[in-house]
Amino acid sequence: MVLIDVKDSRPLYEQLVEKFKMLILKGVIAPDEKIPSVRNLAVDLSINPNTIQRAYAELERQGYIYTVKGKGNFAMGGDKLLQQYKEEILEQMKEVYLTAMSVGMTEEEIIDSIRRWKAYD
Amino acid sequence: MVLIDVKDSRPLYEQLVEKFKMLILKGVIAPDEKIPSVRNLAVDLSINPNTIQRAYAELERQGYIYTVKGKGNFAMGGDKLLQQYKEEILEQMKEVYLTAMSVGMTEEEIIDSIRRWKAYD
Amino acid sequence: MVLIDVKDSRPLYEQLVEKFKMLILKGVIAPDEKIPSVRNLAVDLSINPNTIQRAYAELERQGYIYTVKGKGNFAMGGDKLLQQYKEEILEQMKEVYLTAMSVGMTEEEIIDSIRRWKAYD
Amino acid sequence: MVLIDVKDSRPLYEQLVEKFKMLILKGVIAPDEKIPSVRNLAVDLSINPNTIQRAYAELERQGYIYTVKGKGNFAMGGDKLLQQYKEEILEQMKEVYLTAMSVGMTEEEIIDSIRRWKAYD
DNA sequence: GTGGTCTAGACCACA
DNA sequence: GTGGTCTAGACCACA
Repeated sequence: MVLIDVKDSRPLYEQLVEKFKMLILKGVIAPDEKIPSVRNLAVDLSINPNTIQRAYAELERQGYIYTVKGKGNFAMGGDKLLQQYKEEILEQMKEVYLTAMSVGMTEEEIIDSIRRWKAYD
Repeated sequence: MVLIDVKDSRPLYEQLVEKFKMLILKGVIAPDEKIPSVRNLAVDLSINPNTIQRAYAELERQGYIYTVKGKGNFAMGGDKLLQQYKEEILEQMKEVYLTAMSVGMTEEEIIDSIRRWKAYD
Repeated sequence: MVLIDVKDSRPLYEQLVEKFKMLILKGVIAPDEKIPSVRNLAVDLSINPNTIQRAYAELERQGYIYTVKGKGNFAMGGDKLLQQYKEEILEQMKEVYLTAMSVGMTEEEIIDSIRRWKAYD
Repeated sequence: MVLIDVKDSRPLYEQLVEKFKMLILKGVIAPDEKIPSVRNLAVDLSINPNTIQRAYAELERQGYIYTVKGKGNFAMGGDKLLQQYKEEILEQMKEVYLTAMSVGMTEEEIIDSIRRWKAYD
């Protein structure tokens, strides 16, 4: 379910956070569904349990999972989470947009590019 | 001319690279204009010369400045540099865009946001 | 595995880059094999860790190794790397060739020399 | 007659040496022809006289010019000089060739490339 | 004066 | 333990 790319330059725990965020936002992991235990995932991915632990702590901090003592970790869900993420994304996009403006790109130049990317490439 | 933000979590040398790229792209530093010497800037910013050196080496690698041995560093210029940067920016934007798509945002939703940012910032 | 030549006038870090490139291209260091840690190699070669670090950073930039944070550096591999290097070599050769042409040497003169070098070295 | 490229990363004196070598080898400067005085060339190129002096000293050391006290500097000439240079070139080519061999390129692969470069591109 | 390389050593994030 | 960043300071080539 979760694959780690060792050649990715980002730290392992960060990749894990990213992966789980996506799985939860896309509904692959349903609200209140249990996610793998720290120990299990550590074995599965041949990764140090501390790294998993750190990723889960970060996911909890960002509101993507919650912990039930003695039971495990569970996915949050709902529109609020998705809405919050969309705002994050737009914030990121705005930052890039403002940089683009500052070096003289026009709004249309940017929108044209977006139109050209269309669905997926 | 160049200020360093201690609150910025990015490495000092990276901030320097970014700052100089912008100054050159916006024409604040004209083509073939000399940029501060490694030592001078180090004193001005109270930063170690090695850190400045690293930033300048990166700027040279990326084609923003050129070094004349024994004389100093000078800004590159021209449309090619700006064009190259615009492509970088669009690449960054595309990445955010694809993430946005993957969580179910629509093209129009994004374009509408962009239109709303307009000149306000 | 890696030896430094004090008589070589090129910077230490450059020699290191060259040595590792060769070891990786020839397969002496296998794909995904760990290369010595910055600190270890520094001690082994009696060279400052910063110098090793610089060489490794350059090797990563050129695509010869990848870094796993907290784990170490590992060799890349594959035909693409070799192909890229062959193009580099041919580019170098072309430069010498063009100089040769410009002083009046003929293509055949050069090819004859190459034929004569054959396997003898 | 001699143009300096400030964006060339090589030291100025080295570029000067290279330029004069070529002019002499190609016969643009005839044997025993006087080359510009240190002072004149320094003014013409807006370069420090010390830099010119250093280039001329190197040219003399390599046998490309000779100095007559009180008269100036004069070009050497003759086939011996050209022959010596061709050997230098072949030596350079051999070095690249051996590197190519060591990473598994074949003689034919290299000769094919050379054939393809033909005259000039 | 100007950049380039290198040593010595510290401190931090990550695993 | 492993890499990444940074300071302090030396020495060299080049102009």
